[in-house]
Amino acid sequence: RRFTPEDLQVIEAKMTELAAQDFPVVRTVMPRAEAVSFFRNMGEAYKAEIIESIPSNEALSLYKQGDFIDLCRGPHVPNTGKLKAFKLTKLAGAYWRGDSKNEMLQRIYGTAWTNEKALKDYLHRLEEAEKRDHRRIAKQLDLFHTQEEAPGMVFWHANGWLIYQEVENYIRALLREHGYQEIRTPQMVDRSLWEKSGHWDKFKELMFTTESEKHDYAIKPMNCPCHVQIFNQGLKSYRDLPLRLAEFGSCHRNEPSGTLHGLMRLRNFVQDDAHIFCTEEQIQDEVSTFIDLLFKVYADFGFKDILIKLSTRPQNRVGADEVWDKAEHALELALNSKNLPWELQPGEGAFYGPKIEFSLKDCIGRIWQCGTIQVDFSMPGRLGSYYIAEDGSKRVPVMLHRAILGSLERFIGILIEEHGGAFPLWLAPVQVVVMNITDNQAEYVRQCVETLGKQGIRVKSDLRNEKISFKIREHTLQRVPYLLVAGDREVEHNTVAVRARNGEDLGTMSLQSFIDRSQAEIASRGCVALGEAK
RNA sequence: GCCCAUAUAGCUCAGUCGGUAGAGCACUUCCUUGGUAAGGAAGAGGUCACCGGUUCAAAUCCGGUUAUGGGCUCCA
Repeated sequence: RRFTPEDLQVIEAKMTELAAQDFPVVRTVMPRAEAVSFFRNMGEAYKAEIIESIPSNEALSLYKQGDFIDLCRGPHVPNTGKLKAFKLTKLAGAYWRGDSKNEMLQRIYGTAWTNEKALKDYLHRLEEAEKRDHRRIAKQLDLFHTQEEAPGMVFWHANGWLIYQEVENYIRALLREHGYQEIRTPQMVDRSLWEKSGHWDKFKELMFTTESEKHDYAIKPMNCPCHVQIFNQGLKSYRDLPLRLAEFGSCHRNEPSGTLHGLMRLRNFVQDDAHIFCTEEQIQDEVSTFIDLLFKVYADFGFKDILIKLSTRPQNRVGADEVWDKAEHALELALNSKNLPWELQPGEGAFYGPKIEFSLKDCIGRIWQCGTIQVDFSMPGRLGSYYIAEDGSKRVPVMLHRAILGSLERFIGILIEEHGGAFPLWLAPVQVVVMNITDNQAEYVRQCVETLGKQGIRVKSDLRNEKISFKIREHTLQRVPYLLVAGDREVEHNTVAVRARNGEDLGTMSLQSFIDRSQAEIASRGCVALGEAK
């Protein structure tokens, strides 16, 4: 049957009643055949199906409470009275046995704690965590919006775009330092290229297409085939390898409507994508260097909790097994040599090769894949890439697909939640607001703003005829890292009074001292603004 | 795409039994020039997501669409 939210309340009331009665829950064992017919007679076809799928050497365990009997592996609370503090939280659909081809059942989610206070604390923590939701903060801080006319695509506002550009420029500079060449490729290419790469066959349903003068085009869902085209221009030598081509590549994927999720899952997103063309011998080094680079970046953004997963060959794949063996081994070796903890995901690799995924958590603990490095022994061959080896023979290069942030949008979404909108100084859209106490200091404030702006600091003035406490409240709520106040005293001594975002009074100082310490903080990419260190 | 829910002012939300729309904040104007998280007054602001149906009458009831939220599946 279908449950409604009203049913949840009824169920919860019944559970509360049972909990109060301290009803015993008893484990019983039943022979398989008997259990199957028992559940079938109850009309519980799914339960019967589960029993039939349990290996026959396993004991079949049931739990009984009054005249209610159910299949349960256990262990189980000995009596209903143990459930002192619980709450049913939500109702959601779930496919039978996790397969979308099957019927959808309803799943009731709940949470149980040892006492009321623990439950209340948990719900409170959840509420607090939800205040960090990037969609909520985006509204408060005027970062971006989405609207019905462009589902899964982002309208970046000035504040949000400043953060975006800081992130992009940071990565751009870093890649340059690490031997990458930045390139730019078309937004759409002829369908035939996607057919050659194998993507059309596997993903045509999820690609946006268009047509012009008898040509079918697909808007690029990824950058790799385009990068291969650049590699293919001109004859390459083994001396050119490893060749690292990077692009902030805007991709469109027609994701199913139900999968869209704020900045985390979009139809249009930008990857900090790069492809490394190299020899088999160079894989190990490249993967190893990449992992180091990724950890540096994540640390600079303030992330410590990074989940690593190694995904190996899926059922549907291209390439010989020996090649997969080699690639999987290379990735595993790179991780183990750094003593990083990782989890194996058998069968979860891409169709062209195994991969390592680096994931981060959002404000309520949901896990999102961000960085990745994938070995590809297939695409360069399919798209006709080769280089001249030392012995003069033609060889097909290995291609490594890699992204540090993954999608810039997703990464920024998690960044917003990680910092709760209180960005470190180098990322804050507005870094400093200078404000006057009375009209007397307006000109002085203008001069300060001009000086700060010339030093490359993102600064605004607040000359409104409002009380200083009102202005401070507003800009604090906007998470501006530093507020500078100028009253008659400051004008007289040619100083500013500096207040940090957390309310700490950093005292009065000359504007130049403030500029010096701010620039030092920006350069260090400190993740905790001055005055916020515990 | 599938399941459940939601959609009212720029934002956060009320809106009873179906009888033509309400608050706080923000905004505009005026007063206030006040030293570190909300000074006061007035004003303006809505095709109640969209399309259709029932009804004398729909924000409200019914159907559909779209988007969003929470899950499931998917994720090159």
